[in-house]
Amino acid sequence: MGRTSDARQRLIGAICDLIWETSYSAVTIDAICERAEVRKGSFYYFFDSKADLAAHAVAALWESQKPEVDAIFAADFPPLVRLTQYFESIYHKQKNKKGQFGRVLGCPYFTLGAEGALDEKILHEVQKVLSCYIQYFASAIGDAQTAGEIPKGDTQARARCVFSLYEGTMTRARIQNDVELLRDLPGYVLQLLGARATA
Amino acid sequence: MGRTSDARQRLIGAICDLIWETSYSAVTIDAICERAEVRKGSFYYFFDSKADLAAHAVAALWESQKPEVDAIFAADFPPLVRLTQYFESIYHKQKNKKGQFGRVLGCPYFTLGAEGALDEKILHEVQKVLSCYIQYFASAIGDAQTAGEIPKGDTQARARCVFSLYEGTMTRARIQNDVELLRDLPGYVLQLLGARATA
DNA sequence: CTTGATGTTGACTAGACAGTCAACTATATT
DNA sequence: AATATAGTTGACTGTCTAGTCAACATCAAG
Repeated sequence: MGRTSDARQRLIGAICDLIWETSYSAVTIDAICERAEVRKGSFYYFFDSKADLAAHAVAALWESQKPEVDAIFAADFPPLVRLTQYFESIYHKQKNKKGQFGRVLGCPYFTLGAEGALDEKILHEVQKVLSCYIQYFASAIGDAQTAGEIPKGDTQARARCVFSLYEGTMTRARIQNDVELLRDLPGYVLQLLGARATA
Repeated sequence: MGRTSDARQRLIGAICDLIWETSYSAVTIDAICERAEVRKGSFYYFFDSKADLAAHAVAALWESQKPEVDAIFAADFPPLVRLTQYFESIYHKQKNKKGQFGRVLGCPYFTLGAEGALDEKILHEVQKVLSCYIQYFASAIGDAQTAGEIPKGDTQARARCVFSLYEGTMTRARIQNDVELLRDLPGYVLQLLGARATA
């Protein structure tokens, strides 16, 4: 009962875009409201603060992206192909985003997390998402090890290592504003895992 | 002739610390002045803006760190030992900094560069420093290839890859506030380069 | 010891910003 | 159709922030 609205979703979308384009601390509540076409009173009707909105936005963004990632990592492809496909999909998504925003944006969670002195709730949400990614990587790496496609070893440690390489490259692409840096990623990852060269 | 002062250096030191602790956009000119114990009038006597100071600060910080890095990479040690020593020195430096600041700070250049919508001068200085690091890595990797300690291949590409892994791990250490993530770095890098296990 | 160059200060303006609130509006439910 | 509920609005407060400036302080060099 009562009035309905999608202002809440618009605010979440707005802060996602704005943080991605610049950084968390560079974004003001006024700017979020302007982008979302929502008056400030409504902002405070839905959220307590910028930090509160940001924490919800991180969770919502991940919820919206999860199905895609699930599809790639749950597919009936060989494990190393899953990894390769994931990194190729990332390349294409970043290329698209560059077309939209004019800049390479990189990984929103990682870039946000790298900002110091964040609110605890935001940091917690970010860490949750990042550890999810590591688990996806670990599942593929574990399968590849079982299948004998790569040497055995500490699966979790390997996954963390691949994740660092991945995020480091993404962030470099953002800093250099050059999406082509991501093209080398599949090959590097296979090399890091000790896989033989594949097509 | 005229009055002398180290206010300029104090301002540079202050912005370095503050950006490292939080982020570029979270730092205000007032906060910089307070930390440096300099009045705002003096700030604008030396610098045009926060961006101007930040660009000078990046250059100054690198100038102060360069001798240490030179010492490690110019040493008469075998190339892979140079790399290992570098990453070990990073671990100890970050551990020290955590003692001072209470948090893992990561790589100031990379974290700063990852912030979007930066002033062009800052971005340029950051990119300059980052490419310096890649060159240090490339020199060691090239020597190791020549010495037959690792497989041959595109030296620059390998250096960029090691650099991504390095910065990804550093940033993860910052996000997780856990300096121990850096301990695995030497081993991972050797693995990435295809070196045999070393003590 | 004078002088002019270098550096310092605090008070100022104007605008940006976070956060509040009472009054208002639309609508899902009964 | 009535109404309680969910959502909206704009005007408001106080604080923070960037940037300016004229007057002042200090000192190296002649």
